[in-house]
Amino acid sequence: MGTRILTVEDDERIRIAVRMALEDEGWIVDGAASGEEALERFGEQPADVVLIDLMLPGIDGFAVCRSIRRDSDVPIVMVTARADTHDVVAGLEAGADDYVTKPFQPKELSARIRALLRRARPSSGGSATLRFGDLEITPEEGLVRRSGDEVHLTKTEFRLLCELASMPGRVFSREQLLERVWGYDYFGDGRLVDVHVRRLRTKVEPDPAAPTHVVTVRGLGYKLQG
Amino acid sequence: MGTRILTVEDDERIRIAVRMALEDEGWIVDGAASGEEALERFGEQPADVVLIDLMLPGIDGFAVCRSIRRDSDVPIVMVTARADTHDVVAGLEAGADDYVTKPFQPKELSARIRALLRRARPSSGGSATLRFGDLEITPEEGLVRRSGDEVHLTKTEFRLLCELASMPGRVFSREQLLERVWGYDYFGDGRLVDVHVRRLRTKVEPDPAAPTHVVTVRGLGYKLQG
DNA sequence: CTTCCCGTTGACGGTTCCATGAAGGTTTCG
DNA sequence: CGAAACCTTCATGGAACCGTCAACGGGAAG
Repeated sequence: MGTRILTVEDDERIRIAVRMALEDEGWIVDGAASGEEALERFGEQPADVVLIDLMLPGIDGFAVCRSIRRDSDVPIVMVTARADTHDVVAGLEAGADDYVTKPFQPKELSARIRALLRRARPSSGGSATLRFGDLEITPEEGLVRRSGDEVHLTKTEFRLLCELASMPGRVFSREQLLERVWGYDYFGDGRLVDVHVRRLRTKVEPDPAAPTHVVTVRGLGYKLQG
Repeated sequence: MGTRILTVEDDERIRIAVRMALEDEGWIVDGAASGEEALERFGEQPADVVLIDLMLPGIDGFAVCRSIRRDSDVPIVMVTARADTHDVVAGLEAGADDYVTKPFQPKELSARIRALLRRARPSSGGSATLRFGDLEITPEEGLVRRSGDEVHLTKTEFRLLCELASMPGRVFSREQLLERVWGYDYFGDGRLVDVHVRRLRTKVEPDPAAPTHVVTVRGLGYKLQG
C-alpha cells in the first residue's frame, strides 16, 4: 500500500538527507549509488517515483532516465546541481517529469513528488493477481475468487491470506502472523489467529474440515500451499 | 488539432513575451489579464494547459488554480516572481502541476509544458460512452442513462460516478475519492462520501437497498462493478 | 492405553463502520 | 429578492466485524 521511491545519488550525505525527508512523508525509500545499481533495482521491483541525480559515476543521469522511460511510465524527477537552462531542457526531453536544482528545500521536493503522484496513472504495474490452485487473490479489488466465484473476505481475513500468500509454502508462526497482520504492539489471546484462520477456511476451503489451501502445521503454525 | 494554452498574467509585456515564446512552439495561445477573465475564458472553451501568475488584481492565482482544478484535470503551471519555498508548496497543494519562478527562460517553460502534455490524460480523445450493465455514462455530455432513460445527476454525483468508473472493480477509499472528486486540499467530515454515494444510489440503482452497481466494501471503501 | 497438549469449534459482548434521515448553509437561477 | 437545488454536517440505528472465552476432540508421547 505504501508509495515506493527510488533515489539515485552517489553522494551519501545527500542520499541520507533525502531519504529522511521523504520518509517523513510516509513513503518507502530505496537508495541506489550508481546508474547501474538503479537500473538493476528498478528491474527487480519498480518504484512509484524515481529521483535521479545527473552527476553519477559510470552512466550518467540522462541515460538512466531514458533507460527507465523505455520500460515504464513511472514519474521521474531530476535532482541536480546544474541549473543551466540547457540542462533542464535536456533532462525534460530525456523523459523526466520534473527538474529540481540543488540546493533545494525538502518540503519543495516532497510537494513536487506529491503533484506527480497525483497525476500518475494509478495502475502502472501493481496488480498482479496471485493464484493458488483454484484461488485468485486481487489485492487492488479487495477480492478473492474461488474457481471464478467471488468470495467476500473481511479486512483481517484478507490481510491474513495475503500474508500467507506472500511466501507460499512457508510456515508462519502465530507470533509472526500477529506481528505482521495485527501489528507489532499487539498483546492478547493467542487463540486469535486460530479463530480467523477458521473463518478464513469456511470461506476459502471447499471442505473446511479437510483444508487444502490453508494448512496447519502442528506445533509450528500455518502455511499456504499451492 | 493544435494545443491550446491559456495564460493568466496582468503584466502585458510579460504576457506578450510568453505568447511569442509559446507560439514559436506551434501552440495556440489565449491570454487573460485577470483571474475573473481567466475563469470566464476557461469556462467557455477549456484549454490544454493553463499558465497562472500568482500576483493578480482581484482574485489571486491560488484561487484561480483551485477553481479551475475543481472542474478540470487540465495541467496547470504557476508562473510567478515569488520563489519562496512556502509559496511553491502552497501552489502545488492548490492543484498546480508545476511551479516556475521569474525570471525564467522561455525554453525551460516550453520544455516543462511539453513534459506535462506528455503525461496529461488523453482528455479530448477517446472516451465514448462507458457501459455497466444497464448503465450508460457519457462523460462528455455529463449524461447518464439507465436502461435507456435519462437520469439527472448532480455535478458532484457525476464526478463521483466517473471516478469510480475510471477503474471498474477497483476499490476506492474515502480518502482517494475525497482527493480526486472534491480536491486535494479538502478537510472535512469523512461521512461526506457516504451521503453522496447514497444519493447516487437512489438515482442509479433499481433498488437502493440492494446495490448492484455502486457496491460498498466494508473497511475499504466503494467500488463500481460491471 | 492413558495423559497431556494443541488445535478446533461455537457462541457472546463490545466495537467499529455504514446507511439513513433531517437540518442548516451555500450557490444558482428566475 | 425569493425560491429551488445542491452541498455539507450531525445524530441515530443497525449490521458487520473483532476479540475473548470455554468446551470439545484428536494426535503425540510415554
